[in-house]
Amino acid sequence: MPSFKNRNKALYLRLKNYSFKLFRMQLSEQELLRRQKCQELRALGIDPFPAELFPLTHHSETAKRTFEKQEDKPEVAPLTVALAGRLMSFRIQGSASFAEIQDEQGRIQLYFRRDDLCPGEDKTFYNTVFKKLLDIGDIIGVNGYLFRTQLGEITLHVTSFKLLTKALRPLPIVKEAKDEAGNTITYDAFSDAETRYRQRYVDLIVNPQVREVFRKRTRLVNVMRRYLDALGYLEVETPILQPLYGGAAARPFKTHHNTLDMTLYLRIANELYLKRLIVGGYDGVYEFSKDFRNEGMSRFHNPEFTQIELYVAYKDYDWMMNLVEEMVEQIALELHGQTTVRVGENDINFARPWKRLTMFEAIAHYTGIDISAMDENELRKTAEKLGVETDASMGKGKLIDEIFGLHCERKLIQPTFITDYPVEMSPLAKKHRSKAGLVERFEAICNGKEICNAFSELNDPIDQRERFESQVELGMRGDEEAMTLDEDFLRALEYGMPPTAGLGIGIDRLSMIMTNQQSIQDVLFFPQMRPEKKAQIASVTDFKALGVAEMYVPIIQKLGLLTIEDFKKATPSKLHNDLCGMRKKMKLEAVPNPTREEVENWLRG
RNA sequence: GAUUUCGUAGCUCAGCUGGUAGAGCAAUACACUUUUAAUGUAUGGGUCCCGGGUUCGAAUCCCGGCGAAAUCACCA
Repeated sequence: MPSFKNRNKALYLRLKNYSFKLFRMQLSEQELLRRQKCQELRALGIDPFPAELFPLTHHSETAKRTFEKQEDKPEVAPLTVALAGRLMSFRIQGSASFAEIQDEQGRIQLYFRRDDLCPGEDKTFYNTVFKKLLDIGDIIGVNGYLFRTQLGEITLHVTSFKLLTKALRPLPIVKEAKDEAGNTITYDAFSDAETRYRQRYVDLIVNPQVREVFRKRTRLVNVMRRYLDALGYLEVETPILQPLYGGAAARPFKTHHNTLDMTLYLRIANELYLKRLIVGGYDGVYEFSKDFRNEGMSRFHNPEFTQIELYVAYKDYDWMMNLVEEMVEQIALELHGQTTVRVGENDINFARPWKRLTMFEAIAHYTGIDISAMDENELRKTAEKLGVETDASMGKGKLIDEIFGLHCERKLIQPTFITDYPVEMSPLAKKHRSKAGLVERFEAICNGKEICNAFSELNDPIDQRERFESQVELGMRGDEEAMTLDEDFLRALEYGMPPTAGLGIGIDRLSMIMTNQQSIQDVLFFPQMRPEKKAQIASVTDFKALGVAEMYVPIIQKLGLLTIEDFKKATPSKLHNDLCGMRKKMKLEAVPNPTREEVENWLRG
C-alpha cells in the first residue's frame, strides 16, 4: 500500500507497531525472550541457525566408553572429542558451570570454565553468550577433553562450543534423582498422553524410555526380516490403493483416482495379492504392510496399523505354527536377552514349544462343556447359559467364536495356539483335512489377545468362489464387513496355487507386548488423533478482504476480535460504538472514525 | 457407540459448601570455581478448554460443545 504509506508514514509505522505487539501477545513470555536472545546473538555476530557442518568425533555413550578404557593409562593423552546435542540442564556456579547435553545415545555432562572459554580480558562469550543467551533446548556443538569429576561422573571439559540451533520454545523440564535404594525418581514427568502423542518430538526429547520403545519396535521388525530372509523368502510390495478391498473382514477407506475416474480403496489386507505371487511361482513371499480399516479407535485400534503377512508354498498350518514359535522366541531373545518378557502383571514366556489347544478343547477346558458334537440349537442354548448374548442371525461359527471370546481368550496369558476354527468364520482358509465343519486355522493368543492368525490357505477355486458368494450374501443382508468377490483372484487360483500356508502378525500388537505398553498409541510414533482445533487468527489480509481498511485492524484486534468468525458475529451498532471508543482510547487521532454504514458493509462482506 | 473421569502458568499439579487465581520446577535479576532434582534471595508470568445459564459475584454450580483418558461392545 505505497500511497497510504507515503501519505502517512508515521501512522503506518504506529499501526505496524500495534500489529507487532499483538502478534507478540500470543507468545508466552519465555518465547518472546528466546526470540529476543536470537536478536542479541545476531548483534554479537553469532548466527542462531548456522549453516555449516559441525564435525563430530563421538556420541555421548561411545565417548564415555572410550574414556573408561584408557582412563587408568596415564601415558595416553586425554581423550579429546567433538560432540553435539541438545542442552538439557544448566547448573551455573559463577565462573564455572555444569550442563548436560543429550544426543542420540544419551546424556553427557559438560564442564564450562570462564577462563578456559575466554582466556583474554573479554569475558563476553562466557558471561553473555553462554550464561545469558543459551537456553535449555538449544542445540550446541562442543569440543573438549574428558575427565572424571570428584563425584565420579565422566564429564567433558569444554574448550570451545558453538551454538548450532536456537530453540524458540521452552521444553518441559523433567528431572530425575536416585533415592537411597538406587531407584530413579522422576519429577515433573511429561506425561499428558494427548500432548505426548500430538507433539511426539517433545515426548522423544524428554522421555528416553519412549525413544527406547521405538528402537525395540524397529529391532523386532528387523529380527523378523532377518529370519525370513535367511529362509530365502522374498520381501515384496503390493498395492495400497486397491480397486477391490479384500483379505479381511473390515470396512475400508474410500478414495478416488482422478485420471481413471474410479473409486479406489486403501487396503485392509494384502493377502489376495501375496497369494497371486505364490501362483506366479515364488515359494515364499512376505510384506510388512500398512493396512487401513475404517473402524473404531481404542487403545488396541488405530485406523492405520502394520501387519506382516507371509505365504509359503508346499506348507500347511502345522508347519507354520513351528515357524511362528521360533520367530517370536527369537524376537524375545533379541530384545530382552531371554524368552521371558514382563507385560503388566505377568511374566510371559515365549520359549518353545507353546501350548496347543483346539478351539473345542479350549472351551471344554475353561467352561467344562464339550460343544464339539452340538448342533446349532444346542449351541445356542449353551451359549446363552454361558452368558453370551445371542441373536437369530448368529450361525454355528459365530456362536462358537463368541463363547471362545467370552470365556477363553482373555484367560490365555502364556502364548498358546488355538487351532481348528469353524468354517463360517474363515472364508479364505482350507477345510480341515479330517474334521467336518472346521478349517485348518490357528491363532496365537498371548496376554489375552490375538497376536497372529494363520491357515492352510484355501486353493480350491470352486470352493473359494462359493465362500465369496456366501460373503456377498452376508453383505447384501447388511454386513458391512463382508468380503467382496474378487474375480481376478479367483482367476489366479484357477491357474493353480500350490498348497500354501499363510500367516499374519499384527506388528503393533506384538510390539505392545514386547515393550510392555498399554496402548497402541505408545508403539506408533504418530497415532491418529482428532484434529487440534485452534482458532484461526485473522491476518490484515483477511480483514482487507472484507473491505476493512488496514488502519482499523489493530483497533479491531485490540477489541479482542481476533478471528473472522468472532468479527462476523459482532452486531453493527456495538462494533461501531466499540471501534470509535477504542480509537479514542488508543489515541489514534489520525484515523478517522468509520461510518456506521461502513461497519455494516464489513459485516455483510 | 455407551458409561465414568479429566481439561488451571512452558511442565507437574493444588485450589473445600461460589467471594480479588496458588505451589514446585522452568524463566528473569544478583551471589557462588567440581555441581548432581545444585543452593540462597528477589521478580515477572494466566482467555482457569470454548459457549450459554443461575447468582450481587463462577476456575468452582447447571446446560451445551470441543478435546483426552479409563472401562465395556466391535474389530487386528
